[in-house]
Amino acid sequence: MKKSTEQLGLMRHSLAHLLAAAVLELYPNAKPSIGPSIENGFYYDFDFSASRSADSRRLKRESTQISDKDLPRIEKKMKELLPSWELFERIEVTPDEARQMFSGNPYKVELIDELEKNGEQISLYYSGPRNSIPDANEATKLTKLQAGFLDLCRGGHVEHPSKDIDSDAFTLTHIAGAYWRGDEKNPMLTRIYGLAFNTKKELEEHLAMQEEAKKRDHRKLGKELGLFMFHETSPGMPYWLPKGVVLYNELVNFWREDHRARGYQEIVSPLLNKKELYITSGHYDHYWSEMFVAETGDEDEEYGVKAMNCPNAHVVFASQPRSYKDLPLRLSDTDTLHRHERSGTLSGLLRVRSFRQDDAHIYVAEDQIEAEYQRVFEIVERFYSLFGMSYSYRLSTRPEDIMGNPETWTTAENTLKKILDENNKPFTAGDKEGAFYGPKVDIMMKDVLGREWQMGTIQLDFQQPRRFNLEYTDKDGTKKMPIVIHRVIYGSLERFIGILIEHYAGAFPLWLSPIQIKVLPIGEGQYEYAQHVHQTLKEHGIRAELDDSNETLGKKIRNWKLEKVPYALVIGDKEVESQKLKVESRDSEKSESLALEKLLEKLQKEIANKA
RNA sequence: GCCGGGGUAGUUCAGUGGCAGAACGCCAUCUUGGUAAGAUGGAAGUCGGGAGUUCGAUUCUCCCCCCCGGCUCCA
Repeated sequence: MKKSTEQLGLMRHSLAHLLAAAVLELYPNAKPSIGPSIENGFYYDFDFSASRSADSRRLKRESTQISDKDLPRIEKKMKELLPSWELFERIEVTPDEARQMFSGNPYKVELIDELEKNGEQISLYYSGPRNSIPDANEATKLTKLQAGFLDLCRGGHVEHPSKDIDSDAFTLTHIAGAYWRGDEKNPMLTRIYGLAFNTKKELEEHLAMQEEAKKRDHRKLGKELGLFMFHETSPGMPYWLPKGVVLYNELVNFWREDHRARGYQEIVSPLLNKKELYITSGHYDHYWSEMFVAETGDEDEEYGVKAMNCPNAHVVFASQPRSYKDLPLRLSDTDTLHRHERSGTLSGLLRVRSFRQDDAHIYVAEDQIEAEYQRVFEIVERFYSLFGMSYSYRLSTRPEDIMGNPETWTTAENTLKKILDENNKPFTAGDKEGAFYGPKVDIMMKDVLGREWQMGTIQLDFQQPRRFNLEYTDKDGTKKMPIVIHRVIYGSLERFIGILIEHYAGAFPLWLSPIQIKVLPIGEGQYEYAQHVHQTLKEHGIRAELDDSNETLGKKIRNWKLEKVPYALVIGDKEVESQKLKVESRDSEKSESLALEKLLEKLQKEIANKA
């Protein structure tokens, strides 16, 4: 019988309780806080610092330090306890009773206080042997239960854990720090993560899948394929290597060509700007602490290293009188940006400190917003479908820290919602995830490890035009303020390429491949002809590489495959004699024999089609 | 930034309080080949950086840097 996802959730949540029970057996002073089920498993957050009161230094050290090495012991304890967990039993108690019971645990008390404030019934869940279910009165006594485990919980468990949970189908995976209630100002708790499935087989399959996924990790492939590197001299700032630059430039060139045809005009603007520019834009108040700052000899002069393109685009807009006839005015740029992201957040190409966006700022009249959004959606679909990538939209609304008045925000948010609805774009809600100057529609994608990333974004901005006093002359001769749409399609080129590498597992389509074809002469006898072929391909704009190494054909084929180059030409005596090239494809077992001109045609056509 | 785990040859990784190891890659020579690793030889290291303990530290201790998994943040 196939269990539903809902039941999987119940099982995972039950395992979180089992984890807490096991931890308390082994670390009686640990304070459990919360432990939900999550995708593929569960976690539970504990405060292990509780045991700091222990007298001896040695004890203190033992009890406060928990690491991966302790997980097997905890997992073993879980498996020991599981058979005795015959059932879960709900016990309802009053807030005071609950507080009494958890008086040593400030986290639980905080939860209880909150439940009480919200007028919710407080419940405990007992799990353990059938014959020692406590009643509410017993439960709240401070004495330890004879058997089983009690936790503050609103419920959602399997009925009979010992029967419903396969003890070979879960495992503890790793530990991590996590702030209590997700707030940095709160103490950091120790989170223990576990995986859980219905069967051992499913667990093993999941683990095997993750191993497979790691092979596609862009950081690993980037190194293997020589695309990019990082160096400790500039953490979070990628070095693009020759092959990576080819890929990078192909993406940018395609973007340029496409956008030029859509009426975008590219600008390039200064990378260093006086602080005053960012004061005008509002970034100084909201963002200065995360910008790199460049100082000059003059101590009154402080420059911010460009971290976003918008202020400079606004300067360009304002640099000359604009007419309604100029709108929508689409200014695009791909200047390098630097942001001082917190060190712990850096992650390969997916989160970096220096990057380029395929950015554009579109100045529109208010009644042009919707039509322009539709045009941007078209670009998104064109680009993402070209790569066969699946993405989702997210509507991000106002964050805590906003610029402008809330009414304007509400208008902007409603405008976006309406556009999404009318265009039949399903979206998820990104509450409080908007930019400080306006709400936005984000394009979300997952990396190979299942982590979600924001790719492109289309933002609506009523605030910055006001701050920059942007205006255009309308039909009737009056001055009006334009509205700005900030938009990126790829997002950052760096992040996009990271995702792209994983998407293709490094085997890029021909037009993006750093090396498109390898020429493989079998022996020295064919070198001359191979060189001719290689040269001709290069002269026709094909990125060809000649492998004239002193290796066997088998080895050359192996290297070709490992480099994930789309095509190879094997050149032996037969080929030299017949002047027909044997074309091998990365993606197919079959080879074909073609004259050089035919091969060129085939490659050029495939490149033009971006197939 | 915070919690936890790491950093040894170009790469992937073993290892040790007493001369630094393997495989692949690289270089040379031999081999001149028909579809995923031909053979032999050679070079290659500040054991992330600094300080300390020690007769002696790559190994133990402390500080710093960088990377990885999370948390938080993400214009």
